[in-house]
Amino acid sequence: MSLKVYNSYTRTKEIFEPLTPGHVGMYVCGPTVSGESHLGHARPFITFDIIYRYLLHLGYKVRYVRNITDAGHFEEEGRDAEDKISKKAVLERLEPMELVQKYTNLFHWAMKQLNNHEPSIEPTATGHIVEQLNMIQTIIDAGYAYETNGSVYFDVKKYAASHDYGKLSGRVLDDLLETTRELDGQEEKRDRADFALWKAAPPEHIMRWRSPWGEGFPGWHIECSAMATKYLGAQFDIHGGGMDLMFPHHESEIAQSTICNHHTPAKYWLHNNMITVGGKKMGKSYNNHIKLTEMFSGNHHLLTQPFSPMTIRFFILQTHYRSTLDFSSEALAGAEKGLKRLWEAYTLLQQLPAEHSGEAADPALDERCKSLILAFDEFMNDDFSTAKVLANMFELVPVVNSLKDGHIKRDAVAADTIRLMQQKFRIYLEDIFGLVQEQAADNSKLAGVMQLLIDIRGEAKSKKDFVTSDKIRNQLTGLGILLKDEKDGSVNWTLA
RNA sequence: GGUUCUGUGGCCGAGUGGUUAGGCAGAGCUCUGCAAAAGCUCGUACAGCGGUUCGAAUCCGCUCGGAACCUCCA
Repeated sequence: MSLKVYNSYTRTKEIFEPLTPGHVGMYVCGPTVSGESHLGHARPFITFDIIYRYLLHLGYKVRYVRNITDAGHFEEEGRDAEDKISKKAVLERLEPMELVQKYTNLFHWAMKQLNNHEPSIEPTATGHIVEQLNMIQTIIDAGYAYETNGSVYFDVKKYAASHDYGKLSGRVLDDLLETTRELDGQEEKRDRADFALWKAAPPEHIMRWRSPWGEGFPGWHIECSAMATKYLGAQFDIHGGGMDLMFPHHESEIAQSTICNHHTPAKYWLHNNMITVGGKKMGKSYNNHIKLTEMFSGNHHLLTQPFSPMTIRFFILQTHYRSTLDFSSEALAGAEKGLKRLWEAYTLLQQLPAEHSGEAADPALDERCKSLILAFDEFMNDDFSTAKVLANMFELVPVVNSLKDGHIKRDAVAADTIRLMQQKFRIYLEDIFGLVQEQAADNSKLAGVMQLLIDIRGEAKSKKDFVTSDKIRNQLTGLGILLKDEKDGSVNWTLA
């Protein structure tokens, strides 16, 4: 059973075979740190975190590179060349690098909240200006770029004569050349489809570097090509990012890297789909985005309550990464409850004794459990179908709960099967899906206080003093602590 | 306009041509001092119209709706 991934480049599912056996190089387009991350940004980083974790689980040695775009991009073709970062820096009266630092820190904080692993290397665009300049020079020397007024453009038409420009995104070059839109700065280009490798900086532009063509700043696409080449080589295994980056960003990356390195850069291109709101893509420019800090605090008009990082992570895992995922407060609330139920069953499962004699008293049930569990790997190997793994887990929840409370006899399922479930649930929920117990700040003092209250309530109940016992339970409920009277007479509590 | 994708029960969402997706919400029952939780049972959905097929949510065509990209965008 081997891993299959959907390769956007060939539009088919392919068996994953790394270029170097045992090793995987993966590049994922990271954030532009000119503002705060929103829910939409969480999707690719969680998606590729799961992919990273799964590759590690399969035993690969993975180098995961995710860049920080801190140089700011000019607005493509057309409008005034403007650097988003420097523009905002003026508004906020901050140094560009101060702004970049602020949002980089916030991004890292959010990633940690969401329990994403850190990438192996997190290179910044500003830290790789030299590499970008070298790459641009190589492209010029190869005859695929030209300089005009201090800016350098990639010659798409020339490239397309011998290469398949548009293959990744399904673009037809003739259509691109025929775009009728009126665009500023177009006159510097030989063709409309050409894209900038280097832009001359206007005087007011704060971020600027010296180059053989004058002072300026790098084009939109070159940083990823330069940094991917530097850290992963001329050819690497996986390039990931949001679907909205396929064109022109990834298409241009392919063209640049191909000219420099004589290879298409990545063997497999993986793209996650968008998060939508009422069917429309969530995005900064659509005015429908919810920042991650707002998600966590609940402080947004589209939210009826706060949602924890794990709820968001779980919500994203419940759908396939190549499908759109429609956001609503209601859908998130559903995910929150589902996660709670799953996690409680998982906790109970880990406490189930698996010591009885071995043979399953209910072979049909035992078999069902095993096949549900064994399908986990099959689903993940089929282009990372996290939603299906979760569905199977939910099918096992009633079994676990029933084993716990005696609806199903303990020996109905073989001890080996219990151990298999315990092991697989742990590996999948914690190692691969990266879910963690929230509010783990279960400190021992609170536990002691709770035990005291539970004892007092137990005494009241034994005297049929239900006024007192209900007062304790109701007031705790008001504080967000739920008491549960178990079948065996014990009392458990959970934080709501 | 071009390219691509998509339309599943109250909501979110899996779906490889024939067998239960799953979650949330809702209803009933069991358990319980009462709750909560849990367990059991239930809705019987696939935009519309044709076609292929013994059989289609799943393949094909058309119609209608939605989206993404074509501009910064995860």
